[in-house]
Amino acid sequence: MQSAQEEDGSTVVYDDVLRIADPGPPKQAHGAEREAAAKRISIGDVARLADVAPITVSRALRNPQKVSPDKRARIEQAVAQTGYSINPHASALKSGRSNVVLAFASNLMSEQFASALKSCAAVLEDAGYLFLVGQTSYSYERETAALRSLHAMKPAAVMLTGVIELESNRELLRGLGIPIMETWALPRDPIDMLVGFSNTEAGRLAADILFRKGYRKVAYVGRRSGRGALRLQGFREGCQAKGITLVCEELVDDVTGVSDGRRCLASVMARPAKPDALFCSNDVLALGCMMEARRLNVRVPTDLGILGFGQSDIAAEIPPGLTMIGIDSALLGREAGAMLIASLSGTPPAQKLKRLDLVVSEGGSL
Amino acid sequence: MQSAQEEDGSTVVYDDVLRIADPGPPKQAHGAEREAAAKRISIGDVARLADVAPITVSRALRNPQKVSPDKRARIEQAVAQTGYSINPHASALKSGRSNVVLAFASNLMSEQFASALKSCAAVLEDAGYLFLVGQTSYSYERETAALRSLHAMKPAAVMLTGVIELESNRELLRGLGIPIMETWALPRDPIDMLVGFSNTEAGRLAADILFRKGYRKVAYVGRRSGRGALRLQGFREGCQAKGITLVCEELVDDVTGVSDGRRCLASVMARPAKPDALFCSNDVLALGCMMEARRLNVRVPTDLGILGFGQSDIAAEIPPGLTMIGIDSALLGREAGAMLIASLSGTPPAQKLKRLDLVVSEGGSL
DNA sequence: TTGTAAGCGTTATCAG
DNA sequence: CTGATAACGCTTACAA
Repeated sequence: MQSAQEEDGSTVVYDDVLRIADPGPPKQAHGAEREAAAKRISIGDVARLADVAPITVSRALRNPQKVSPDKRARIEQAVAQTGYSINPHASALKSGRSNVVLAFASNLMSEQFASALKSCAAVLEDAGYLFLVGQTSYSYERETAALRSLHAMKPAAVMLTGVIELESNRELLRGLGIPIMETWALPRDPIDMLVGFSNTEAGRLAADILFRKGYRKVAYVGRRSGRGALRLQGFREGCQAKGITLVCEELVDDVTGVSDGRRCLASVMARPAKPDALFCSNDVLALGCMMEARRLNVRVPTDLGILGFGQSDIAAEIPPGLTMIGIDSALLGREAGAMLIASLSGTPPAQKLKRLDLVVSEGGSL
Repeated sequence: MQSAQEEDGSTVVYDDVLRIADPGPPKQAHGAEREAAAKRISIGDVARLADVAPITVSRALRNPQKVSPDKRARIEQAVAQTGYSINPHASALKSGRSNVVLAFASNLMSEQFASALKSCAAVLEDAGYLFLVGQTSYSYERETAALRSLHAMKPAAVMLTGVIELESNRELLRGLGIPIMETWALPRDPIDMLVGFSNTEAGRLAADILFRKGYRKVAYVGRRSGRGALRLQGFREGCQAKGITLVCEELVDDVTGVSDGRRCLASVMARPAKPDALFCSNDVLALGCMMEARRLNVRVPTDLGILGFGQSDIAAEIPPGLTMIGIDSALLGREAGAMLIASLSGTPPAQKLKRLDLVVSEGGSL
């Protein structure tokens, strides 16, 4: 850490950042200095150094057992010496393949999506793929733009956080001729592969749980569109089936934070017909509802039961602990990764569709 | 929504997913059908259709004003008709450039990182770049692997969530000859550009705030390494400067959830010398501490003041509301994006270093 | 097992 | 403003 008195009298403070002077990759050849750094090393350079043909280097790198041990050793040494790495553009241009798996998420700020992407990345990276994530921001426009660039990029495979709704984009993805993974829902006709669960089922299950706990006048809080709409649909069906009254549906366009949930509960409780329980199809909203309930002196679960959807460990730990329906998002990511790898290896998975079970985590909010 | 009775008696339930049958991009030519879908359209095909040379198509796409209006119109029509999009691999191979900006985050599950990446992405995508995110998972090994693939990929620029510590990786990035953005700290010698803040300063400020509030026996809770270590260092300095006793340092290797924070507080309170206040250098840990305090019947702030670091809106809203030191991570992302764009446009920004102010958000926890 | 030749689709260069 | 030509670095196809 260091402070420096500037000429103008202001004090600029710098962090001392940890620096690790490791040996690193062997230096480029000898006195080449800056020259060498500027010039890219190509497969030809490595080949020359190892005294073999470029194609042999290519083979040694991609299929070591197809090259004799001595040449392989020479090549490996030359690679290490030069710090050579394959040019993926040239490689992709010629072969029409790449080792990049592209993922698209509607929203990186969702804990659940991030968790699924993380575990999926781990699986694919272990198999030698580069896993990169783009955002679509819950916008069809952005989604289309993202998928178009993808179309040109020819990744090895595509992982989607969600399912594609625009028919034109589905067509676009289908046309790529590469493995496509959709997730988080259960459409009858996925583009290619799917690891998902039924959102309507989740809604029905919610009604079921509330009924069994004795609630008869319930409210719904959630997103208006997408999976929120599916959960609501299932919830309506479930309420009807059980003879529960759905006293109100509080819908939002977008969830930006717990304050959205606060607003929802405030609005619900301001109505004449108050519910005895709430199903929040989103854990951030549920958290906001729990906080607002406390502020309004609405006791949970005595005055109002709250059931959430998701896996938020925070919601689970905040007294009285949110009861949630959800899925194991890390499992979703792992399963999706495994299916993608199978598909990429040329041995398509036996099942192109994997349905995840809903899990209920009991808290004290019901 | 649909249920189907399977032969084995199990019931499979499918979501009906919203499907939008939009017009989409104009269909490929005429009867070409599947053939056309399989064969990629290249710049030559478009050129033939527009009756110009391929290079003219290239120009029309990259620099429309350099092509006469009539030819440009013909080309645009041909592009629309064929649904042509440039092959980025061929383009990158030839030109050594690409429109991909690669970001690397140590952890996608951090709300703050996600927020910064989101706003940075928005800025760069508006400028026509494709913003993709990879993960390094707080591991030097993964970081090195990620950066190596990056080296080969020749992105237009690199955005890093954090600063690079390994000297060999710094060297690697420097050698790329493209704009590099580091963030979240304030090293004296960034690789290229930097939008950050002083973590040691944050630690000193924490000591300052606790002192002013009257606390004299404090504890530290945070990550052992990286920025956590810097904040601790500053905190130690600040405590010494103010004459505050730092009764204990509770360090963790990794933060996976609020339960880590619970454990920390439990451990702190089990010691003989109890603190009257806590500085948590991470908001998830702070949240865990607040929850555990309640469980232990430690009143906040009466028995124990808690000061956090971050921006968590949840922590701010949970009674009594966490007081936090932090930065505006969306601003960080925007500033980084703007500097990258300036640099990419060939007009390097006047300032290659932008220091963000620390902001204190007052809650009731002190 | 190894090598030769050719070309993937684009753009830099230079000429018209 | 437009075009011919060559080349980017790699891998497929084929030959030895």
